[in-house]
Amino acid sequence: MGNPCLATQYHTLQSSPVISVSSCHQTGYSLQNDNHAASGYYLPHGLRPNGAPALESPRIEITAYSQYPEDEVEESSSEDHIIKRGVNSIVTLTLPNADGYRDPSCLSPASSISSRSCNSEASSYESGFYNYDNSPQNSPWQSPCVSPKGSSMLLSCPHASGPAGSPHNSPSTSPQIGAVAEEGWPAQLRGSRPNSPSYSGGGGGNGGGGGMGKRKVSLTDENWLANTNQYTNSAIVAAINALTTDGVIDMGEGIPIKTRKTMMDHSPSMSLKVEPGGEELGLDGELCHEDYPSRLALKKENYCGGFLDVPQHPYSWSKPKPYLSPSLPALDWQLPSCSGPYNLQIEVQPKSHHRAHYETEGSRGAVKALSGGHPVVQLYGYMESEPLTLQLFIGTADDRLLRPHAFYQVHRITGKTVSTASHEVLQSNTKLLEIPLLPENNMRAIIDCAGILKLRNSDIELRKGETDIGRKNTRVRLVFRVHINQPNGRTVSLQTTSNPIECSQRSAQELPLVEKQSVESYPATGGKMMLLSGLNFLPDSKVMFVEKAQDGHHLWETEAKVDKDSVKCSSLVVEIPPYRNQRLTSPVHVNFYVCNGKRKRSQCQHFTYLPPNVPIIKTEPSDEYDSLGTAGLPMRSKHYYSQPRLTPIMPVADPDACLVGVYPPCPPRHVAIPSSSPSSSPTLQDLSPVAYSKCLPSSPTRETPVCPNLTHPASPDHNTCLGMLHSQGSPGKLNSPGPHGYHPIYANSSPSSSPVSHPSTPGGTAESPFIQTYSPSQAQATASPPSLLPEDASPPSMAITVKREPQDQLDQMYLDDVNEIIRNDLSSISVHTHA
DNA sequence: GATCTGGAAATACAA
DNA sequence: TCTTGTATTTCCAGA
Repeated sequence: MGNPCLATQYHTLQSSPVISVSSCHQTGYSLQNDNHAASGYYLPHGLRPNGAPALESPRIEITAYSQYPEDEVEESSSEDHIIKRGVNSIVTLTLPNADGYRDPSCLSPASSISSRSCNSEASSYESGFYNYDNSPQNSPWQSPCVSPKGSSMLLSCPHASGPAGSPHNSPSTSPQIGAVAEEGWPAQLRGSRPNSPSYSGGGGGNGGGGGMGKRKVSLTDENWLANTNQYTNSAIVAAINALTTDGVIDMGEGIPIKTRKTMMDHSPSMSLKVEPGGEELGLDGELCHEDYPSRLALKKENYCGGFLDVPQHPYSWSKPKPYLSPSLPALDWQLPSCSGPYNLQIEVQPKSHHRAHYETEGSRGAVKALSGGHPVVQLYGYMESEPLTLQLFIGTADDRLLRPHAFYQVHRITGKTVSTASHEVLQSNTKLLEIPLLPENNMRAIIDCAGILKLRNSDIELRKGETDIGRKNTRVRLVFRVHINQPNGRTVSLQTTSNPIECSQRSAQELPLVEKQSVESYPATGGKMMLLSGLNFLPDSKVMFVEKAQDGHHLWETEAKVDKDSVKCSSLVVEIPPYRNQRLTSPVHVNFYVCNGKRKRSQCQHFTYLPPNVPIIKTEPSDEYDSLGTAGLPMRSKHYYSQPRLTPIMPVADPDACLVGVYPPCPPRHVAIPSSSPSSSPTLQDLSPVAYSKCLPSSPTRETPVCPNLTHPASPDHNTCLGMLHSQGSPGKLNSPGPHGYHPIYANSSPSSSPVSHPSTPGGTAESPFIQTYSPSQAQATASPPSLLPEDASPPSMAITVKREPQDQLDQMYLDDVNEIIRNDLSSISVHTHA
């Protein structure tokens, strides 16, 4: 089994074999008048709408047996942009040849063995563009498990529905209808509970039966889900299972018996749960999706092992067109929240606590906002009329780079109280909730449909390759993504993350949480007052500063003085204690935490003691937090995972070396920015201190298109602009600094990074991971492109070597480098001055 | 009747 | 290896 590391996988994506599956035509959104999208959707690789060079990859073509009547085919085939699919249309499917987005050392829950069951299979093929990390071993064709639901997609003809499709097709249709109605997934997905075999995918549904009756072989729905899961089809999986080395298979003959069986009698066994106006989409991955719990594997396998039920999806509410690019960035890629005119913002942050529910429990509802409402996300700068899809998944909140959380999954909430439409899909074994972002709603979405499911630690930890530990790893973040197709064929991917959310029952009420700190670093002499903002601070809360050696043992620990009088539940003022060694020659990275008692500690926050004579690295004032500052203490978000915004005082050796953003820096928000997002994502996801040093102009205020010159360590898609811009060819120039001047990076969240999560280990703050990936010193060594880089990788300037080193060591390296640069800079200034 | 919640007992783990 | 304290899971019951 190869290294499933995302990097690798992604990297190999371009050279991965492509399976062309001839299947029934898929109208997908074509009916909705989006040729562009459609084409993109159907031309994952070799075929680019814009004629961009297709990836040169070996292909395996599968001629699928058409399930659709010719007439239907014609209807759907009207889409020129789509590869003509007659009875035997061809769809190219990229076969990811890499494993899960996490390598063995960074497996996600899904990467476990169990995840390789039907679920993962299904998920892997949910869509060619959704799953890149499917390694051969994960290949559906290696597994008998096939998602019944999925099967429909491939074999079925999507929406060849009536002319113009159903009214629901209209993107403008209120998603809410679907929202409330649709429930297919949730019901099954919920809690990853064993799905009943009897659950058939969209058989019922409003569409399935009557309205959509025209579709004899229903199967897919071009509905939203269908689109997003185009390749999720079990059918495809089945086809692949039957795949021969010949490459071309007549689906009629080649389709696994199971598949054909499915087509023949899918209805009987399908007791599709029909919901009002519901969309029974999602079913396809669902049945097999959830294999998190290994204990369920058996059941699922049994189920999956059966013939494929082909759900007859009813037509569903119109959904925004899903992102159609075949090369979406992996979930553990760090993406910017803003690029060019676009800015993805979390307008209303979720509450810091949300008790996740177990599979054995009922839902505990949707994540709520502090105000009592729900989180709100909005995309600014998007002026097109095309709806977009907002993706949401549960990410980590530890001190490492953001990545899908192994122990938590987003859970779709439905019900009368839910006003936002959504559906679940799997990407890289991580469940994503897709929510429409509609122009009519000002590209704003109220996230009232997202709950959080807790997977049992044992189920995840026992999985082969899983290295994360679940114990005390109970904090998560909501991660939102949106992919915007550009006229030039590229795609801009934005991502924003919420504040951390504590998901455990107990700690939610007892553990202190530090969200912000007013001081990042200070001379070893200490004495300065630092304001901490967060939750659950008590009058008797203690603030402990600790320094640990690389091996983890304590080198120093001291209790800081807390101003008892000023302690509030949400804020606390503490005096920075003097460091043990006043003769520092280089910055020392320490941590501190708030303690409400034994075992009731906040996660560690980072703090840096500076040598007496070294200028303090100025912490860029956070406009967002200034208002929070009290007593003249400017606050800045400093979650253990956040990235300190260092004023880029480091010289930029070669700004040009950095990819230049396609867009100028994010313009100031042209829309009023809700003040309710004190720690809106941008701040939280600035994970690239080095990016600054390498790409940022020397002036923090300079709005020069800068792009994260960080290429995904092993990104195969260098030329897709490191994940943010999925260009079909040219190396993209990337993005711009965020509103605050910092730059997001597209660094791999290091699937191979520390294998074990350190929820409570301060370890490397946000910067750590970054440094780990691109430390200044390493950047210099970039001269020699890492072997991980694709051959067709971008220009030398982009070839940034990614060398992984011990976290602490890197932290220090980074600090040392910064320090040195500062010194040099100062001496230089000094010289000039005197001169 | 299905959900959502808050509590807490039963277990599993770790120090 | 036993004890004790925590953390995790599973159950219950009320709204």
